Amino acid sequence: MTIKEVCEKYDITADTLRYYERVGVIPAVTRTAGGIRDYQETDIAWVENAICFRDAGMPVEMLIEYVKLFQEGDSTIDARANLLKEAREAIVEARKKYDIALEKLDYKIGRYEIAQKTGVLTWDDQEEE
Amino acid sequence: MTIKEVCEKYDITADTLRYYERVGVIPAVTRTAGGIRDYQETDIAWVENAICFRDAGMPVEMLIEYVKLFQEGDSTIDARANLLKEAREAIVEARKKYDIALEKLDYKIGRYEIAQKTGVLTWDDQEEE
DNA sequence: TGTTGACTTAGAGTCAACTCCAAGTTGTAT
DNA sequence: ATACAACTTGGAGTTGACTCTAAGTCAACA
Repeated sequence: MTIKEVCEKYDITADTLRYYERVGVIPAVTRTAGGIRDYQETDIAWVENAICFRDAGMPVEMLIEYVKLFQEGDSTIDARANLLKEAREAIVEARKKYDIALEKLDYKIGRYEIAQKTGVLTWDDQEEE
Repeated sequence: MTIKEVCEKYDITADTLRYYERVGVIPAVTRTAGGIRDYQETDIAWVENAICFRDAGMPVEMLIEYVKLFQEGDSTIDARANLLKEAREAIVEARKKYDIALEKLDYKIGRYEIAQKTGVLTWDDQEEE
């Protein structure tokens, strides 16, 4: 699979794919004899994981560390498991904050909808607006 | 409430609080006669909302727009409601990605835990590792 | 075989969101 | 009254994550 096909498949730029490889967010991608990237199943799986974890706010630095440990072999299994658990906790925490914001937003949106129907904005005493 | 107290209450730096005010993420804060910030209930409510929405990934730009509309008065109620609905959708979408990442992480962590018990890392055919 | 378009690299540039700095002011404790 | 910490401002600097540029190489087609 060419870099262009991978871009289209995951809606990501070629620059980002090359950047991920360059800094080590994914391991070195398979190349043709001419040196052009030719993504194999394995390469694509790494790309998919990278995008998935980045979308969940996992820092590039952490993904690099994971790939580094992975390449060091089985002796790093504990370290990798710990890293993933740490990442998991961060995501769970972030998700909680998303939920709190959603509650707040829903409350405010509800208020605005009442205002739009009645023409009057009413706020209770715990609101700034 | 002094800036320091607000910092401690919300675990945020004074620089960030001043930055939020400067760019308009929150409206101008109440000052003492000497010009020192003295956060009132209303100011604190704005700070709390700003932190909450930023924590959910809402861009600073969007918060600035909301404050701007708010200050323009009741004629912007529709615009504000639309802005909040847009923000809501973005957060819902981001949350979905967090859930997908969590599933993937749980699967991987599970594999590592088996590996730690048995000493053997086993991956199925859909895994890169 | 030439040309056109997609690919390559190293390195510089951009953007959002802070974060720090310098120089000056305020307010509290001796 | 005098330190001295904590505050103020405007503006510069940093960080993380891309994103772009220049100069060159590869590959498919006329």
